[in-house]
Amino acid sequence: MTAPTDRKKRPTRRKTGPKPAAPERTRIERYDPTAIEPRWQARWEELGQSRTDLADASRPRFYLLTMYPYPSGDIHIGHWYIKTPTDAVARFQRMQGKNVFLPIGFDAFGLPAENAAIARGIHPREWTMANIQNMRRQLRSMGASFDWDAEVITSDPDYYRWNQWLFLRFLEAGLAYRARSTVDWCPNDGTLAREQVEGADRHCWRCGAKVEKRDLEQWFLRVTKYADELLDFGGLDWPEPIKTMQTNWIGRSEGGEIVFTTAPDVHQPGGDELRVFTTRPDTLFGATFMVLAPEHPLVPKLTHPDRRAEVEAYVTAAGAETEIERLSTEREKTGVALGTEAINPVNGERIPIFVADYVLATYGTGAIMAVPAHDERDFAFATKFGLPIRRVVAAPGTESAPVDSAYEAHAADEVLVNSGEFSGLPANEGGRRIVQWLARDGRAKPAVTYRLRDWLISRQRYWGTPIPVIHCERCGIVPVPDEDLPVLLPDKVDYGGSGVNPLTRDESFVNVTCPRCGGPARRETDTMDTFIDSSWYWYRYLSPHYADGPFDPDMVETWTPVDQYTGGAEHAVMHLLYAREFTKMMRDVGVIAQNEPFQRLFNQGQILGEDGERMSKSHGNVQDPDELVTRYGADAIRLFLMFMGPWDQGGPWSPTGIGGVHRFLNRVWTIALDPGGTEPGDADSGKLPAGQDEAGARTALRHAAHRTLKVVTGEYTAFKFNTMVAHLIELANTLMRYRGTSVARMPEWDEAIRLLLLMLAPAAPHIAEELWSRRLAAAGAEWSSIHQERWPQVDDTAAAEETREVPVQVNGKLRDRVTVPAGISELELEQVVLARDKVQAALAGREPDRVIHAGGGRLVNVVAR
RNA sequence: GCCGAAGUGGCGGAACUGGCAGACGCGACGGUCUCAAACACCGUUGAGGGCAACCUCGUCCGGGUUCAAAUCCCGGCUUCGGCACCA
Repeated sequence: MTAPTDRKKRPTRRKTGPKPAAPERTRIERYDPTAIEPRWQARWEELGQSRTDLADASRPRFYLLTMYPYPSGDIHIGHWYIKTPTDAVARFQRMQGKNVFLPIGFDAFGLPAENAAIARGIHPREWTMANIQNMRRQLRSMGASFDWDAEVITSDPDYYRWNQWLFLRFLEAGLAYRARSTVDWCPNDGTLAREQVEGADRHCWRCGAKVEKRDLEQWFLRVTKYADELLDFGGLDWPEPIKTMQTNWIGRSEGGEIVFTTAPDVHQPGGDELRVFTTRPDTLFGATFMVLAPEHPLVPKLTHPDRRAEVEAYVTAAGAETEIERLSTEREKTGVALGTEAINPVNGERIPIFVADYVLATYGTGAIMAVPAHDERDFAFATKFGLPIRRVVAAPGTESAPVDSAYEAHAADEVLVNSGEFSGLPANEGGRRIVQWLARDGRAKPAVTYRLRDWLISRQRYWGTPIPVIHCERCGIVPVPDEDLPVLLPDKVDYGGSGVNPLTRDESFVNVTCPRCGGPARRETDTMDTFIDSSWYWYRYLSPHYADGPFDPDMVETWTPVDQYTGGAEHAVMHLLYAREFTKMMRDVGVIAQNEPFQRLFNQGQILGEDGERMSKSHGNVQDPDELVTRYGADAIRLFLMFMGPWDQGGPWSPTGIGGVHRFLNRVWTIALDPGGTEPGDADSGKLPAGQDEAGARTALRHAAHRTLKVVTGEYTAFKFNTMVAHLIELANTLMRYRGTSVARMPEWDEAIRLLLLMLAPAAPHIAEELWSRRLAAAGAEWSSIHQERWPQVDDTAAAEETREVPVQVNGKLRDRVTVPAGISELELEQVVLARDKVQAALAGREPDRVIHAGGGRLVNVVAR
């Protein structure tokens, strides 16, 4: 770690307090953030400046929420990147007169704590709480205005008991249920929700291990009930990409459900219904075989005795496969025939039935009609197994062309062919008519299918919320009565190694008496997915110690939905979707009255390591902010993170530019404390710019300050922090040019400094406070915090231009610039322009055809051909 | 393969609704201050040509629309993110 530069060599530094009016050319005290920042942080805390009075209704409320961190141990620069602009928004909105609530907490349950516990032989709680301690300190070093009184830690029984309480309400309402099904299983994490399995290679979102399939009885939340409602983002101010991702994830498909029946043969009477879902009922006449998923319940029944051995072997193999082996579309199709046939309801044709793993048990009905002429996958399968391929949709003139690949396109002029009485109809209409016709005797119905699945919330591990149910041999599943909540995690944990849920080994936890019959019973040992915790934490912030329910309903009523949420886009189809689902479930059990949790969402980009890779300890590319704080101070880091680029973009971390904003803060320090000083290194320092008199300089200064105020105000509102910082730098550079001149003693100078500090306050709160305090002291005024000030008003007259420079083009090429009074008429401007030598030279004797005044006089283009 | 976002100097990036391309910063180069170094400050910095005034070219590539295109349209390339046989 590098020490701050040469601090010891400057013996005349004062510690605190304003300087008396310094004579010119006296060396002023250096800007030393390490001396200033902790002092103000302590002072703000003492004054409770960021504590929100939630009952205060005198000002407009503003609930600003940022995704709470996982207590991994260290805050890294990525956390700063999320939280710095969020804090700036909070401070800005407070200055706008809003009652801002900016809470913080910790997403404290989860696997890393257990891994650490196993590795170090300590309790997960110990590890978690020690990390939280350190992270609190680090978060405080940012100078962020979090309301720590509202802190929520999800592993606290005071929090998770309400997970349990909400679960019981969902259970009562039929929104939580237990079912046996094939689930995704991670060797480290146990079961996973669908959203938590990532990539083509099917790996666990958290640990990266390859996910397997298991057939288990698990707890689910019935979120598919909300599929259609979740597609409606009406009234929400969310980024389009997130809405698109959620929409795709929900995956609504319209089509028809068609009933095929099995054909009788010598071994069985037939007549079993085989339902399929299709988005292409228009291709029904082209179905030349059927495929069932290996897990389809009718597979055993429909297997011909001669085929039994082969089919069973195939089904077993498919079940044992990890999903990795079912890699992508590249993989060659496999499958086996059942040896029985089905009857196509539209034409009575007998078609063979196969079982193949390219059909998913979990989507639609787990069975398909295969139309090789019009589906790529069916085509591949048919080609491999030598099955017939029959074209039933064609553009005019292509009816008899050979089918050498699946034709899936949907052009307007396509008609049905080879489709009996429906031949000749446009494809779309034909499909509708076929469904209508079959529907008359119940052999089809219009249907909608979703990709979204119910949320699997069971986890086989210790460090999570125990699911509050009891399994009784006599009574079945019995909910834990409300008055017995919380079901506490036992203090002692016996890890028998990783992959074992310690709760299953804890006899005193497992063995209970049934609350209903009093007989012996077993407690549920699964715990909840930690995404449950993060699905309602922002409600808890509003009344973190409330004991009569998950939250104080009055507070929720007045403060939510959240006005602004900030966090990463990596949660697009996880946390951000769960939170919406959970909100709708809470609404349906009557604990809240709203439909959506977050009114406005902003996704900041991700900070990568210097190598462009994701920052992680294992990559060794993590930037430690503590070191940077010591070196440059929190304000410089905050500004630099905002200045790097657009907030939604992120990018690789590189510290090379940080010196630039540090220099900027030094200049602010200099112009605020030593306006009369001059730069020995600059011969022109202390002189007015050439061609400018004092009156002109005063106007220019005032203009610069108010112009900046106008622009910066808009930039804070629009989250354009990078240009906001650029404009503050520009203003400071302008002021620097007037330092040491007579103008630096004028009221315009004073006003400009005042505005600069106020504009800087949300972004760099410490230096703004320090300089503000010194100015107050120098003026003999009583101290008050800059963060309690109101945002200044723009003087539009001062901000307006007196003259403006107009670029002049001839035939679209820039040839000249003219400076004209701001209010000049187009006619006058045209005369000025045409009189210019350069314009005449460019015209070379031609008469202008026309003169275009663009964008309200922003530019003039003289056209001559 | 499908969906989404984006390609601008040596680098991060700026540019309102089609109107001066490169704000602001970094880096580099030159200078001032200093015994010296560091710090700080000032200046130059898209490419090419010219002594200069200036000229030409230039926003991923190729076309197009327009008085005017980084911005709009058509076609293509590349990078990043999401999805993964969803019938």
